[in-house]
Amino acid sequence: MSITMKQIADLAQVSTATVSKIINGRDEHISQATREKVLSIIEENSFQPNTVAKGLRVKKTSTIGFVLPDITNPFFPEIARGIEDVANTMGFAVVFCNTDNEAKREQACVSFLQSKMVDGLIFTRSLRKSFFENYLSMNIPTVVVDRDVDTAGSAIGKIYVDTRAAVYDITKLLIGKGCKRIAFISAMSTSLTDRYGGYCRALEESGMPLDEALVYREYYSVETGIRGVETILATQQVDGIICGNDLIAAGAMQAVRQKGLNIPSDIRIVGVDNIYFSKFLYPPLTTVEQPAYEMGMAAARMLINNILYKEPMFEQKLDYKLILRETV
Amino acid sequence: MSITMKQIADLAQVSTATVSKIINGRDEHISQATREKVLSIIEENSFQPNTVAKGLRVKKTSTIGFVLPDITNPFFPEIARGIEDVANTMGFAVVFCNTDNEAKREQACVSFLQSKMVDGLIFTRSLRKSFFENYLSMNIPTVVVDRDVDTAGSAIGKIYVDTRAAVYDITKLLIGKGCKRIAFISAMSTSLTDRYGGYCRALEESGMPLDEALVYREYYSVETGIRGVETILATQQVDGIICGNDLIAAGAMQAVRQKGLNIPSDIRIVGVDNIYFSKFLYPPLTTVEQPAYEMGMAAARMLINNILYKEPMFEQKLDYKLILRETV
DNA sequence: AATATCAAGGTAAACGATTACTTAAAAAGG
DNA sequence: CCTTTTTAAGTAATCGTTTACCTTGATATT
Repeated sequence: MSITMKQIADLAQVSTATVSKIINGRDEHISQATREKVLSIIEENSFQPNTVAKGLRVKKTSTIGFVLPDITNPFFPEIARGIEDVANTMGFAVVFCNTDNEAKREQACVSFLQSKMVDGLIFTRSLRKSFFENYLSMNIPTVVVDRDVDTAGSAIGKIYVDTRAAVYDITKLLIGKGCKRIAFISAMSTSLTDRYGGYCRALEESGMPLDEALVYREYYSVETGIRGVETILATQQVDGIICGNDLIAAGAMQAVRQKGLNIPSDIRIVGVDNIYFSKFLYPPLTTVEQPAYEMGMAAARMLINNILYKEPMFEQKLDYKLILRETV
Repeated sequence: MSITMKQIADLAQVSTATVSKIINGRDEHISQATREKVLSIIEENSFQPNTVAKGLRVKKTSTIGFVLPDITNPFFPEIARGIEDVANTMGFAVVFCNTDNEAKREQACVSFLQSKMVDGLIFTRSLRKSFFENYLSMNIPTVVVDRDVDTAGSAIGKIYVDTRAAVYDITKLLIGKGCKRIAFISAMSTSLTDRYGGYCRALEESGMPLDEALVYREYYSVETGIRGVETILATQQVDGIICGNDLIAAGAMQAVRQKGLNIPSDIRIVGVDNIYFSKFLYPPLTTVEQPAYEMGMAAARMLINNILYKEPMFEQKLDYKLILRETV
C-alpha cells in the first residue's frame, strides 16, 4: 500500500489537517516554513492522496461515467477520446460502460456507476426515453450526445448535430446528380426527428414519391448495409442509396460491388459520420462529417463545468460538413 | 443522494452490521425473519451499497485500470471490449487511460489509477520497460497484453501472440509469390523480438539480402504507411511490402495506388492485426489476425482471477491466423 | 493593562460501509 | 437447577481524507 496522509503528517510532525490544508490550497494560515517542510516530504515520498477516501468524504469522486452502445463501433472511440482528453486535463477519470443497446444492461450500468458515486453521466445513443425520468430523479448531472431526446427545461445537457438536416442535404445532393430512385438504409428509430425525416422531406420537396420498397431499417451496422441492398435490389431498380451511417455504407458498397454494379456510375452511395476509415473505402466514401471528437470534448466540458462550477446545462448544436469524395 | 445502509437498518430496526452481513452472505447467524424483512426493505428502496465506502474499508474497489496508447486506434476497442465484457460479468469496472505512448502521460495515468485504488492494471503496448520495476514495486496485480516484456519469474501476467512469427510467415508468403524486393514499414521498436525480426529471418532464410533502404520505421499509423512508401519508392524498386499493422497497410495501399501502381499485380501488400476494416479496403487486405477481443478477455480473466482468488499469473500465447484476401 | 484580533495549527467528527468482538437470550447438557 | 454452548444480533473501531470548530500565543487596539 502507498503512503498515507497520516504518515506524511507524522514525518512532518504536524497534524493531518495541516497536510490536507496545504495540499488543497486552504493554507492561508500555514507558515511558509511548515508548508515547505510538508511539501518536501510529500515530494520525497511521492505521496498521492487516496481519492476514494477523499471521494467518500466530500461526496465527489472526480469520475464520470460514459455509457455507450459499443466501443467497437468506430464512431464511438472518437467521442470517447474527446471525453477522456478534457476529463483528464480537468482531473477527472472516466469509466466506460457498453450497453449493446439493451435496456437491461443500460440500467445495470447506471446503477453500477451510481454505486461508484460518479459525479456525472454521459450517454451516447442510449436507449429508453422512459429511463430519463429516472436518471433525472437520481439528480446526477447528465449530458446526452448524439441522442434525440427532449431536454428542454430539464437539467440534462445535450450535444448534437442535426443529422436530419445532413441527410436532407445529401439526398438533395443525389437528386441534384440526377438520381431518380433513391433507397434509404438505416437503423430503426421511433423518433420522428431522425435521419429518415430528412430523406422524406428531400424527396417530397423534389416531388419524388416515397416508396416503402426502397427503405430498409435495422441497425447501424455493416450487416444492415449488406442485407439492405440485398433485399432492396432483389426487387427494385435503384440509382442512389442514402446510408444512415458509414458502417452501413461500407456494407452496402460491398454488396453493390458484389452484384457487379459500379459505384458511382450505376449507383451513387452516401453515408453519414465520416468515420476514420471512410476515406479508405473504395471508392472513397462521400459522407457528412459529424465532429465526434469535438462532440466528446463539448460533452465533457459541459458536464464537468456543471459539476465543478454549477454552470447550467444547455443544448449545443455542432455543425456537420459535407465530405465530397468519390461515391456520388 | 441515494439511500444508505444506515437508513435501511433504521427502517428494518436492526443494526448496520446485520444489514451488511445479509448483503454479503455472512448470514449464518441471522434468522430467516430478519433476513426477509431486510431484504424486502432493500428491494423496496432499490438500495445499492456505496462501493466507494466499501472500497475504502476493504481496500478493494472492484475496479481495474486499462492503460493503452489510444482508443482511437481500431485495434484497441476490441481489446477494450473483451476486457470490459469479462470485467462486467465478474463485477468489475474498468477505467481507461490513453497515454499516446508518452512516458509522462503513462506515469500520470498509473499514479492516477493508483490513487483510485484500482485492484489491478492492464497495459497494452505501454512504453518504458524501466517503469515495470516501479509497477512491480507498487505491488499491484498487472498484466500486459501484446507487449514484449520479460515477465519471467515476476508477478506480472502476459497475453501475447507471436507477431514475430506471424511476420515471418507473411514475408515467406510474399517470397513464395515470387517477390524479390520486399519492403518493411512498421513502427520503431527497440525490442529485438519484434516484428522486424520475423522479416529479417525470413529474408535471411531465403538467401535474400537485407537492404536498409527498404525499411521504414516510425509509428503504427496510416501516416507512417504513406510516408513509408513515399520515401522508399522514391529511390527503390519494390514488389512487396510488409506492413507492421493494418493501419500502416491502409496508408501504404493508398500511396501505392496514388503512384498509379496496381495491387497486387505490381506490388503485393500485407498487414497484421486484421482490424475490422481490413476487409473493406480495396482490394481487401491480406493480413494476419490477432484475436484482439480474446486477448482482452484473457487478460481480464487472468487479472481478476488473480485479484479475487490469488490464482497465479502466467504467460499465455494466443494463436494468430493468416487471413488471405486479395492484396497478395 | 485589559481586551480584541489574528496567525498557526490541532481536534475530532464525519463520509458509508465492514468486521472483530461483545452481549443477551435461548437451548442443551449434566 | 445450574452451567455451557449456540443463536441472533449489536457495538464500535476502522479505512484515509476533509473540515467545522477549537486552542494557544502573539500582536494590536483602546
